[in-house]
Amino acid sequence: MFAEKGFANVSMRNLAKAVGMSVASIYHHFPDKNTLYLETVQFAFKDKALVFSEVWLESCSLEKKLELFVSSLIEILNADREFHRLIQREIVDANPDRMKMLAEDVFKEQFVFLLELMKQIAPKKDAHLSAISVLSLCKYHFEMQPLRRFLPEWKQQHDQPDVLVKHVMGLLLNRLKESDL
Amino acid sequence: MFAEKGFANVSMRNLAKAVGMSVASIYHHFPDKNTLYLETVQFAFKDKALVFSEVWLESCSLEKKLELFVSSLIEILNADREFHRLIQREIVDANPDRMKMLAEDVFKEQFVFLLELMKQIAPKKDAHLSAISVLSLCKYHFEMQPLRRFLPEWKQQHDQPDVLVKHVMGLLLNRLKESDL
DNA sequence: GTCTATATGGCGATAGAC
DNA sequence: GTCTATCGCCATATAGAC
Repeated sequence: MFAEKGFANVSMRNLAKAVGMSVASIYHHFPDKNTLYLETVQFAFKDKALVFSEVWLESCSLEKKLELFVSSLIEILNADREFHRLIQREIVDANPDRMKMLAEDVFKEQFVFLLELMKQIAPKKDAHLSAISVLSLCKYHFEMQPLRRFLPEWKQQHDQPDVLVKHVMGLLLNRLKESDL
Repeated sequence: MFAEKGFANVSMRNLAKAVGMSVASIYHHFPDKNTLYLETVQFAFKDKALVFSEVWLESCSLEKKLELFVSSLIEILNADREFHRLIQREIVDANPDRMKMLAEDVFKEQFVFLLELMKQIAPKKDAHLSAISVLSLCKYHFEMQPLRRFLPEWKQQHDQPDVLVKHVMGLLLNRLKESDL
């Protein structure tokens, strides 16, 4: 509900109705609405990191490892849109304390692995910028989906994970003018 | 105020105070809060499109034209963060009617030019996906800024428009492993 | 731990005087 | 066009019985 409507648009009454309890009962378990929200966000983030751990352990070429990362990320974003939207809302709100918590407790570990991979694949480029660019190519297509639908030449297949993976990898590994898809 | 706090977190009382009028006076000019917001968004979008018109008229190489577009976009995003945040909020909220209005009344014209350019530069790739990817590479660095600050190897210079332009163009025109920056 | 009832206050919007 | 005053509602949060 927070992912879909945003913090301000979900009332304690809405939540109480959804879980079949009274408002007062919820307040028995959480001191206030803000704490309830933060614990919700942390809970939703917890299990996502696990998926990537396998990727980094694979023994394969650097390019193949990048493709595994890209496809895992796109798969997660595609499978759990609400999770994606929750992150989006957090980033738009940009509360510094919560950003720090997110960066250090949730994303840091995976980001370090990606940084290391980018240093090996593209040693001449700035690793931080490269890593962010890889993330952007995966994430932005989903983010823009509600708007893209109304833009020219949109096709439904653009939202298929495998099509997107091929497109992103083509961009990263070839010159723009050479790669197909 | 809408860009910073979001629609729900700006009250008519806040607005009235900010413009030095009473709430009732505002209601003399706008029928309701929602209409006031929509007119605000449209007003903020109006003058941005002009910047790009010049880019498409330039007579230069395709690559140079792409670079002009990329640098213009990054310049706009960098110069007017509130504008960027307003778009972000609109996309997260994803109200279908407003998305349609945004896509068709505000972004369509520029997007068609970008599509045409991508078809010429990368005829073998899907133009829609390519265009979205170009936008993503520009926009996402700004979008992630509040989070990136707390991620490893972040440097202040990553937020400089010229550094970002070079990075994005390097990625687009070269293979990842070959390009520097 | 759960409930009903309620305190307290901000919200969008309006009435009606000037 | 602007104001003060106010309506009616819904919000977060609490009191206190069971």
